[in-house]
Amino acid sequence: MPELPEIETILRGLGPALVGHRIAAVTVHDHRLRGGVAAGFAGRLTGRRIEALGRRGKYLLATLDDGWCWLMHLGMSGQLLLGAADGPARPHDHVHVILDDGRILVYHDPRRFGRMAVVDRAQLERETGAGIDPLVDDLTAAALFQMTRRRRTSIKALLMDQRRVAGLGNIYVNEILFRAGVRPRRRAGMLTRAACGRIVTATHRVLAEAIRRGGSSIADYRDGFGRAGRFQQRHRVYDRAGLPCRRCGHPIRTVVIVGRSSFYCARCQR
DNA sequence: CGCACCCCCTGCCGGC
DNA sequence: TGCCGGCAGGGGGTGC
Repeated sequence: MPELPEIETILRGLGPALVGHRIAAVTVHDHRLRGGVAAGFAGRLTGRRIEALGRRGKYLLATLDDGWCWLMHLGMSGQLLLGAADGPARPHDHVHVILDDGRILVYHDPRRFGRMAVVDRAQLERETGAGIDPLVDDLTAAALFQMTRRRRTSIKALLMDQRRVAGLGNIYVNEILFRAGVRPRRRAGMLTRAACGRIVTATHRVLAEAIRRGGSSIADYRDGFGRAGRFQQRHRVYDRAGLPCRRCGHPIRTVVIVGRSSFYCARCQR
């Protein structure tokens, strides 16, 4: 579910609400998330103060007052919801974090593809540090051009590879390539410098607009307070197979690239 | 190196 | 109506 704009929306909402607060209690109702929730997880969080909340790619990171880092990934169906008080536990509410003022942060994740761990700096770097984050780092046309040289893979697969560009997923890569006028199957290594420039510009514009609209809610994405996003209303190609292109009217085509549905306009994208 | 094909898991939708 | 297959915003591993 959540890609960079959704995680950024959650970060901007929850950051001011969480930073400075101490964690009073933690309950893990189901440890079967990706990689498993470690036995000592609750103990490492309990009593700690949240010094900062940040993001890298699709990871959320809370810096703790003992120098360790609380790492969160929402997978496909994860939600992080801050509530006033502890209500009845719903199905798939796997982790409850009670704050010093009584508010509760619930991690809800039907598919359990998310991840939750307390890690040190080295492990944090190993898990999140590889790719260029278009908001945190400087993703330039020159950097993308260099990254794509001699790569035989498609530009879509390359942009979705978190070790190269961090934070983009299936929705946003489709939308970015439409706005850049580049077909998703194009070989990365064959792209011109100008095409790389258009992709970088489109990346920054799409992400900025998506964040401004609170992310994309296709089925179940919600921000930290349970609110849906509105960027799905601005999607040009994602999930629009057969529908007319919003720019030229040509039907949107769909094709599978490295196992993921891809959508493009054969007239607007070359 | 790149990709096809597995896995993880639940929910939803369309076809029969 | 109910069942079944396919698909869904994530990542990881293996083997060719």
